[in-house]
Amino acid sequence: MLINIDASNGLAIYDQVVRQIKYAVANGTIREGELVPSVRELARDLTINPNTVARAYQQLQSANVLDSVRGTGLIVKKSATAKCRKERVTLLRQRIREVFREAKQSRLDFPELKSLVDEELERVNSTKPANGESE
Amino acid sequence: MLINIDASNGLAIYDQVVRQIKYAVANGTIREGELVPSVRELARDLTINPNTVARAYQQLQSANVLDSVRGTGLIVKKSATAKCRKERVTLLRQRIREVFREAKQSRLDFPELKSLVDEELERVNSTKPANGESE
Amino acid sequence: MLINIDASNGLAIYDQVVRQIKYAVANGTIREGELVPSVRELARDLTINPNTVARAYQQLQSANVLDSVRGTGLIVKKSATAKCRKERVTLLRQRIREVFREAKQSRLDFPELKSLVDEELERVNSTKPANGESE
Amino acid sequence: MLINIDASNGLAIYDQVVRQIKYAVANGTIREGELVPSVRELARDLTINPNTVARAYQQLQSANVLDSVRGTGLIVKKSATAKCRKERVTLLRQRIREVFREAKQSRLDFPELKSLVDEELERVNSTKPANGESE
DNA sequence: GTGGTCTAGACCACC
DNA sequence: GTGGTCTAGACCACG
Repeated sequence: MLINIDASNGLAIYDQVVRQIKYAVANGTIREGELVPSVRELARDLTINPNTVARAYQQLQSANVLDSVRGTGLIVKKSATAKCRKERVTLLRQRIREVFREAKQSRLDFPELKSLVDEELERVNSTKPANGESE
Repeated sequence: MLINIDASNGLAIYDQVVRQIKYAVANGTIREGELVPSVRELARDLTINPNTVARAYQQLQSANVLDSVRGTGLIVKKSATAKCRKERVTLLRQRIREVFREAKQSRLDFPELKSLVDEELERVNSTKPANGESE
Repeated sequence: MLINIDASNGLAIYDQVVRQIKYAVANGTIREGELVPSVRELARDLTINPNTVARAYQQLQSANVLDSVRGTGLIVKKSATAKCRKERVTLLRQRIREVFREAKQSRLDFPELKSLVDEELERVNSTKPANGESE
Repeated sequence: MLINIDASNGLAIYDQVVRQIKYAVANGTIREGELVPSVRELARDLTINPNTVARAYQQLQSANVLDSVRGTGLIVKKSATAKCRKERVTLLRQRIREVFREAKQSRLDFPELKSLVDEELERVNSTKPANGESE
């Protein structure tokens, strides 16, 4: 499955769907012109309400990622891949910058921040390969 | 005052106040035994609702950072500095971990993530105002 | 063929087909007794779903514009030209009235509306290709 | 009341709300910085479901017309008035152009179109409410 | 089958 | 009180 919902992380479900679809488009898991799963199908798979999926899909339409084809479904728009790829980097950069700003404001000294970051970077790197898609 | 509220970043205002007070205690900007600004004063300075400040202060009291002194106001508890200093690292680590989790989920490859992080780390280091030993 | 489908303007495709067939009958592009293109052919030409064409043709039959001839196809009924010509004005008047109602509701002042209309009227007049006698 | 809902005109209710709020902002009926009616209040007044109003308001937020102030309500953003005013003209122009394109395609001859338009323009002008445009 | 809209009712965080 | 989210269930138009 392309999407994992974490109901308890504070992020709205529809927003998790939006982001993960964008990520899937960014890294080519879903290609331009392809149909995304239907509202009802995705809702069933994630065991969430169809309205929630519909809401996510609507946001993706107004973000120019998806396009609705009447009676057929929703397809990934041309040029969405590049768009999502850029956006992914921008988004992450923003969030990283935000956290670093907060660290700076807390006056954590730079070496300590750096070691903290490196530690966590190492951590995420080591767990990364494990989480392939073997299912 | 050392608090910056960003009303538009999705984080609860009271939570931003809580975190930033903790940081201020951690780095000695507010010392143990000192009075924090009154609810009304802080609310006026930040142009936020006094109830929001009150709520933040309540949380800080139940977190053993502040103590109410009858007829006087709220002071920073003894031992709060050490406590907050420890917590500061924990809080920042959490936020860093969150961001990295998101990066991993987006399948950005590790080298790209690393360069992104290093870039921003460099950036925050160079713009740091009063740097060096923060304590 | 004289039909242009705009899949992205919110109007139902079958309805665009219906209206444009009526217009074609009204201005004599298709004459009484003539065969209209087959469902499959029109669907192929417009690259839309055959069901959609079929639906449009059904509506045109119940509107007494088309008549089915067994084993042959659909032909324009006798008296359909006059009928469609009348209806053409009615249909256009309706749409014009709708737009003006919207303008009024938006409280655009009348002079501004008038100049907008005149401007666009000028525009359509100058770009009109084969004008004059519509038959 | 600033908004009239016509349940039977084919347009989605939330969309009617969106447009009419934009119009109200465009002509200064609601000023920048002012609160719009609360979701529940407007829903009660229009006797529609609060979710429908909420949906309209969300669209207005992503269109940079409204801004949410936590626990307070939704206010009209700075610069929204100019934005809405421009958009109003653009929108109407588009719709007028569309109708004229359709008239042209139907091969209605220009004089007939012009008289149709003038007739309806006269009509809308004479029924224009209170403040008219006798100026 | 598809998406789009609407209602109803519920819970949450925040002011 | 405010907006924000989610569920559930319904109806529509379209292919």
